[in-house]
Amino acid sequence: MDARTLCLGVLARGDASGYEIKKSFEEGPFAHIQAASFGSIYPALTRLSEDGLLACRAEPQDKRPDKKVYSITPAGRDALAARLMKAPADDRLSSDFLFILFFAHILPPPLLAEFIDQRIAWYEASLERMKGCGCAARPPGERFVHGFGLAWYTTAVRYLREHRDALLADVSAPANLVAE
Amino acid sequence: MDARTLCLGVLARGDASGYEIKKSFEEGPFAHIQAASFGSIYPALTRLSEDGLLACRAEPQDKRPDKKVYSITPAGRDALAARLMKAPADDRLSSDFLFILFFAHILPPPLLAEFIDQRIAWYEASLERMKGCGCAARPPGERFVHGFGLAWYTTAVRYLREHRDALLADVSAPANLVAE
DNA sequence: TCCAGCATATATCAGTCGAGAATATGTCGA
DNA sequence: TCGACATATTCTCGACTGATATATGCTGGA
Repeated sequence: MDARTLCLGVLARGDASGYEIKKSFEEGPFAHIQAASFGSIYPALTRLSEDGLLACRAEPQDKRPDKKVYSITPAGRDALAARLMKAPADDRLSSDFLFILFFAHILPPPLLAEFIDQRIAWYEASLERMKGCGCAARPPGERFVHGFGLAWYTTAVRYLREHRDALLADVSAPANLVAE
Repeated sequence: MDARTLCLGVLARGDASGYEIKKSFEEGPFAHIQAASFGSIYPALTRLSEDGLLACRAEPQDKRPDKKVYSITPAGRDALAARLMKAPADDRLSSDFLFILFFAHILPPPLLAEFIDQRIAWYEASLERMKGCGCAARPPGERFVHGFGLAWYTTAVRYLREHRDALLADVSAPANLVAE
């Protein structure tokens, strides 16, 4: 999904600055499904404003640079709706962690254990953060996506916990027998 | 994960051409965890060969351009192992589908139903493809990653099936009540 | 039978993206 | 007081994606 559509989507939920949009991809409701960096958000906001899809107002702040707050315009809502009706691309998990585990047999077992334990902790922390998001009072689509994320993280934690010890035992076994 | 490491990883499992490497990210054992396009694979192979991490031989073929088959060198294996020992970045799901569903209330319900049904079919097809991969005789790391993929796809299908009707009912409900 | 479309196979390129650093400034705890 | 962290925005540079170009063989449907 391109950065412009992503920004329109965030702003459809309420006004925000570039900084706040970035946060909504790091900790907010989109954290588990999409990502965007400053390098794509700021140019996108500039471009969307030029195209009349966003309005921008500068909010003066005490002893800080002005906060540029963006709002979606009616034309912006139309553009978002049009873009959302296009068939979505395939879902894709990008996991350096699993790529590394693929080659578990060439890694030192203690490092392997460390990587797995860190990842379990990371998935559990993500789960806790999501559980406290208070999205029960949000539209049905948001609740659906939130539930999907919960299901995904829960499955990941359970799988890692249940298979951790067996993997460590297998890679340490003499000769790493390939056929069983 | 950068394209060079990805190529080294694929070639650590056996010799392959650029085309075959691409396929292993589309249908092969890495399909559910990483992606790479021709535009990143070919430059990566050239660069890795220059650095002595790969060897390349041209296999003549009947009435086709020569097939350039790459093999990993001992230096390549060392470089791969070194790269795999670095702490992995966070796992990230990239899903245009879920981003669209987030805004379910502004989409026409029939389109919404179509998107969900297509995604269920896609996850089920991926699941079938993965089940027939014959990875039982592969190293423990590969089996672990394969099992993770299976668990993920299974959870996704179950979640979509179980919540599909409720979402469609909610978005069609009068006034899309926000508080319940 | 013929032809479109797909699979094999390699490669390039324009445009886009993203990680990280640079730049400011205020706050909060040690 | 001093460093670490949070807010807020911008820019650069290397990397990546998607599209396109170039060849050729095979296969299935009209």
